[in-house]
Amino acid sequence: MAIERSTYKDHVIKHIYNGLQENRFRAGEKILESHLAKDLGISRAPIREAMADMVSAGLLEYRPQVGNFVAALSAKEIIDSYVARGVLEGFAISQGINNFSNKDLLRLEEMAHQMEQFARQDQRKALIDIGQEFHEELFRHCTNSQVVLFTKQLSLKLHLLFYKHWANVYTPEEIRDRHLEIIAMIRKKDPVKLEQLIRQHYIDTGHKIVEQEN
Amino acid sequence: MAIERSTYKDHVIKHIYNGLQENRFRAGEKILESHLAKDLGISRAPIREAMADMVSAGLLEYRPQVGNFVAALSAKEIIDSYVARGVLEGFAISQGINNFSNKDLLRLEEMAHQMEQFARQDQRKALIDIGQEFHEELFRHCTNSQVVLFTKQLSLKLHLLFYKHWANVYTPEEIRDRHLEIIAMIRKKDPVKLEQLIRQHYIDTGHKIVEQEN
DNA sequence: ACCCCACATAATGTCGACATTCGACAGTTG
DNA sequence: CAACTGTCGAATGTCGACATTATGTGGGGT
Repeated sequence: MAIERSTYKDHVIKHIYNGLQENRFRAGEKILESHLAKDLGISRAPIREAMADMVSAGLLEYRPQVGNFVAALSAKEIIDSYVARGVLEGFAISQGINNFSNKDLLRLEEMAHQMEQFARQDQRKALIDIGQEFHEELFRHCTNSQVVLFTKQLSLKLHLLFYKHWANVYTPEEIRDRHLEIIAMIRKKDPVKLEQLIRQHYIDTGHKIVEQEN
Repeated sequence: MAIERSTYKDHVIKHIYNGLQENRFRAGEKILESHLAKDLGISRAPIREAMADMVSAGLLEYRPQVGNFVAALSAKEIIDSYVARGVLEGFAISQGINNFSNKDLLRLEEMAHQMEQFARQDQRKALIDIGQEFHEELFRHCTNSQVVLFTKQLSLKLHLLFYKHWANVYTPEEIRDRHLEIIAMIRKKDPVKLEQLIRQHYIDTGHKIVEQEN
């Protein structure tokens, strides 16, 4: 199976990421450069670059002179990642708390209700997509490039876990209420409590995910 | 000039990092793979890997099909980075606020006074070293691997700026007092105010650095 | 039976060369 | 004179092969 055009590295990254999502690469497993090279019909050079990228994104782990392995997150690492995300996202959103118009908030509320519907109908992809959209909307007013960067990194990593376990983490009603709670707190214009709330939200989610992993 | 042994990538990274610190590579400048390869007497492969690493660390910027450039941080990006560091470090230290023994704190206070002395005597390297030690000590009780990782990334990047401007940022007394202030707040066991204080500390520093850059 | 060591295998690390693409300059045209 | 276009040099992207190192295996010794 060959690849079409432009820089190969991005294609390789996508290929591996899809593999992770579809569980074709299992946690802890070693990924051979030569296998990917043969599968994709290209040389090892772009594959090495792609894997190096994914190592820095935390999706793979690298042992010198040995190779790359699918990152096997321990329970603590999963929780740590969710906590870190809560810290960053809590700050980001609280900082822009006054930039949300009533129209923005109404739209967010509508999205929360849509998420409930999708969850109820087991439409995983639609739910994940609108969930991402929701968070992007919350982040829209964060202009701190560094915070945005870190958060995106974490998103990429945690997305895989959430994609796998979402159905067993929250009920449709909980999904709706948890998001509505955040919106309500934005309305109250209390940045400190909002930050706490968002942190707690991610702490809870992290623990729930860990329960599912075991 | 040749390199000695073990995986070349790390040597190359160190070489570039030193070059940045000594200002042999100036901001915005393009770094040619072939030049480094010739200078270090090795092939381009390990150099490409090293540069890719430094891109993900934020020290270099990469434009596909064009090359790698020394990251030219805008004023806003500098401030953003300091703010982000304040957020992370504020959280990390506050979380471990109860793990500091009185002995720890006395040691930290001593370090603050040493920093004042070194600053007064223009001993840049000694000051920077003990400053790093101070922060590592504060971080010692943070077990969140993800937060630690992000903070290290930021450290690496901001270190270069601080190394360049430290002398014009704070007076020796200010350096001492700012650090003592943090220790005093740890003593008060007020995590919320401690977090605020640390954030403010980095916000101030960021602004001072930006003033120096222009 | 267990441990140690040497060897074979296979993967990563590195290399030099080729293919492709970007950026600059010169020449042309309106 | 300005703007566009074609050409050329140089740097990056990719390749296949070789060098080096980790891992597993089997034989020999205790």
